[in-house]
Amino acid sequence: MYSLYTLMYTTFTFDVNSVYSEPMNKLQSTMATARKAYHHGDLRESLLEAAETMLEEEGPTGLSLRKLGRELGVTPGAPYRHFEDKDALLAALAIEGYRRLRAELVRDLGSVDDAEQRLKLAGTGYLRFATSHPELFRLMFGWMPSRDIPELCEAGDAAFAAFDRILQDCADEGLLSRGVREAGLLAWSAVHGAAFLLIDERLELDDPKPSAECILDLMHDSIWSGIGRR
Amino acid sequence: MYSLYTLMYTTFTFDVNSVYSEPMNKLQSTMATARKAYHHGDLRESLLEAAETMLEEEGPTGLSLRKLGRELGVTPGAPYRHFEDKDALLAALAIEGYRRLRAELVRDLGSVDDAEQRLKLAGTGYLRFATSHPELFRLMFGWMPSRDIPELCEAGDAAFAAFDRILQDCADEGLLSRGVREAGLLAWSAVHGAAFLLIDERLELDDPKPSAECILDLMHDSIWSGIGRR
DNA sequence: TGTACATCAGTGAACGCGCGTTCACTGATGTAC
DNA sequence: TGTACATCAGTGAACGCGCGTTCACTGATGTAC
Repeated sequence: MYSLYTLMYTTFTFDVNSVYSEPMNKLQSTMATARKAYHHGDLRESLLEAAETMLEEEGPTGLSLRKLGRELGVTPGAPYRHFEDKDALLAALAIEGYRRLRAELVRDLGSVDDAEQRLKLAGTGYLRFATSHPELFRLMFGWMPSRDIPELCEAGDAAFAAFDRILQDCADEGLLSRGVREAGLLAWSAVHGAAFLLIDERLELDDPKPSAECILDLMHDSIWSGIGRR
Repeated sequence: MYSLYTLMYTTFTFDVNSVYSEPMNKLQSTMATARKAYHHGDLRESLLEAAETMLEEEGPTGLSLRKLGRELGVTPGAPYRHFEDKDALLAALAIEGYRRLRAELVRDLGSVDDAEQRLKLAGTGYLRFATSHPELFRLMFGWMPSRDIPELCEAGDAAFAAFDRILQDCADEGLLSRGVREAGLLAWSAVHGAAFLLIDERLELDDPKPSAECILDLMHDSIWSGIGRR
């Protein structure tokens, strides 16, 4: 009997940071306090990861700090060592989101010289981000509870700056038929709007879930006719 | 003393359907049961109105059935006479939203023959709706919990149909340089995206809160260059 | 015009729930000597 | 290399809250005769 418990305990120990279920945990804390890791390791990062998964899977309403704690095998108070409150965690999520949005925007730009192409690739990256993390995208643009956090604003501005930069390049090369601001308004609105329509499944195209590339193949010509000199 | 109570009661009676506060209500139900209207009159409509106000003022998280009941001077169970559950009320809100969005879209179209102008006016109506009911707009496009309600889909489709119709007019008059679908993708995305950026205050224009007309003055030329034959 | 009765739209009390957050505590970790 | 101690990151128990929802009930309304 004892060896069975030992076996169980051993298994559970390896599981403790991934999936956590009520009875297992009780077993752990009563039987094997000595061996269970008291410190989580990198709870902050794990919380953010788990939060993103939870957000994507259950939507904004399904995200709770207690549930995150449970999932990571940690008590309800633990997250408060890393985030002041729930809003702070959401903000951290959004900040990380903006960083990744920016990364996605510029991902394929390195090897391309043609500014028009760069604009198209940036748009594709934007849509790629939105479609692969729809709920995070909605959090960032929309219902983020407290938006006046400096770090959050900076991260957002950085992402938009990357977009602006490309348009400015177009302007510098004399490719635009309008001012940067007017061109930016159209280009950004179009891509942003398409992103939302796409994740809301409101676009009635042949393919019900078209890829980012596919959408930009459909849109770029129109956009460029709207703002480019061709 | 008695006359004071009477005076208070009289005042409160007239307030019962607007603002409701705990102690007042207790006074009512103990003192003046005879005179208080047992039936509300049109609770369903009042709930929807109050819900919309609450949504706009406190955001999606701030909306609760109990709070609505309190506000309307009605017990927590009362709303369930009119809506199966909270989601049903939200759906009703969104449905009504789509109707009004459609109305806003076509508002100024009657007197205008020029199809290009009609498109611009419809876009303006779209933005006007979004900016005057930002949270409702977000509910409709985004975090609506249960979206597979037939009536909801119909209302949505009807609004989009109005938009499509105008584009089809443009096509029929030979004004478009592209297929209706491609043109629609750009036009709708651009307007939709601008609406979101606008209510998120992400547009860096001279005026921090520009009017719908102002935005479309800035955008329409680009859009039309993108899809129109000019 | 008056009455009986079915239906409707409320009441009020209760249920259970999960949540965010706090706090005194304790085990683990890292650092100075 | 070993020890003392400050700091850190957890525990676990508790708090209060407001919420969605249910249910037996009752007062008001409208309708058939």
